[in-house]
Amino acid sequence: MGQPLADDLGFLLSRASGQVVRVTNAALAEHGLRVRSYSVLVLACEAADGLSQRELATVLGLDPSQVVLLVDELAAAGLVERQAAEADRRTRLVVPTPEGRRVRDAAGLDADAAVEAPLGLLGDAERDRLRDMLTRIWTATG
Amino acid sequence: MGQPLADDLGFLLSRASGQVVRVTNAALAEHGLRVRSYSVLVLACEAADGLSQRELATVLGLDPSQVVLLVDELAAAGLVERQAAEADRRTRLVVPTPEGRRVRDAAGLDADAAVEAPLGLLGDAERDRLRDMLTRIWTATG
DNA sequence: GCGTATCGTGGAGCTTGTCAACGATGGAGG
DNA sequence: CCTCCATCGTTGACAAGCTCCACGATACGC
Repeated sequence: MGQPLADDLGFLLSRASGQVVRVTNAALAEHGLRVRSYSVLVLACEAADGLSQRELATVLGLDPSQVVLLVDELAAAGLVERQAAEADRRTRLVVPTPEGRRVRDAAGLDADAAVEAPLGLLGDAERDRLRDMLTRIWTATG
Repeated sequence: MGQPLADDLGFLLSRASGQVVRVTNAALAEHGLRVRSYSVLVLACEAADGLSQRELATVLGLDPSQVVLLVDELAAAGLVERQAAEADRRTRLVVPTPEGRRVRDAAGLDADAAVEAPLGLLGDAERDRLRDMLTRIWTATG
């Protein structure tokens, strides 16, 4: 960070991230979701056989205790359920309800539309490169 | 956000940003700073004639009330001072002390080194492109 | 002058991040 | 089989961050 702040990647990253999170939260509000809970819901819908909360935590980069609260919230809204895993009775698999899948799809459309405001100036090829770089940033530190 | 979460730019952005902020905060801790206060200090050092807190807020993408607390913190540590602006007595210019400049330089070195962990896999050209894209994301929504 | 807008500041309330514990379960080694 | 240790989910506590609203002081347009 020795250079002008406008050139600092860490600063630019968190500022842009905050911007995108803000507009996405606004778009998800009408579905009763926020980015955090939406991410959990999406991951649960992706995995055919459910995901343990530990896996959710590592993929999302969150503390496991946060995942507990998010799953509580989604479960209270009837969007996901906790199922006992057969192999390991410590883990509880998070699986979406049919309603959860519906909400996920509807919310996804609104979120996609909203995110075009900040990302509109980026072309498809640029988005691919951005995705690639952000993924590598994440995997670099594990 | 209609696709797999691993392809969602908003999600990737906030996850990568969180990662970078985490390691940077750890590096800045020994200087008594965090990314937020460090950003304010850097901006104050850049502007030759000082910056109003309102300007700081808009550049940083923060609420003005947050800037108050950050400047309070930096002023208590003797790193910046609030100076009355001659033209407009409502505004208070934030200017760094000599000590503030020293700390800024020292902290900058550590922050630069720390951020290499998550950003190490990115080449110089990639970083330029990343900077450009993140800046455009910010300016798109103003 | 007078109304309106802007700057800094303070406060309330909520969300996030971090960390340390705890019971329950699983697994490895003697 | 039994003991020791790791892991999973959960809870609680606390700090940090964000958002919104309101206020006094100052500036500016009319």
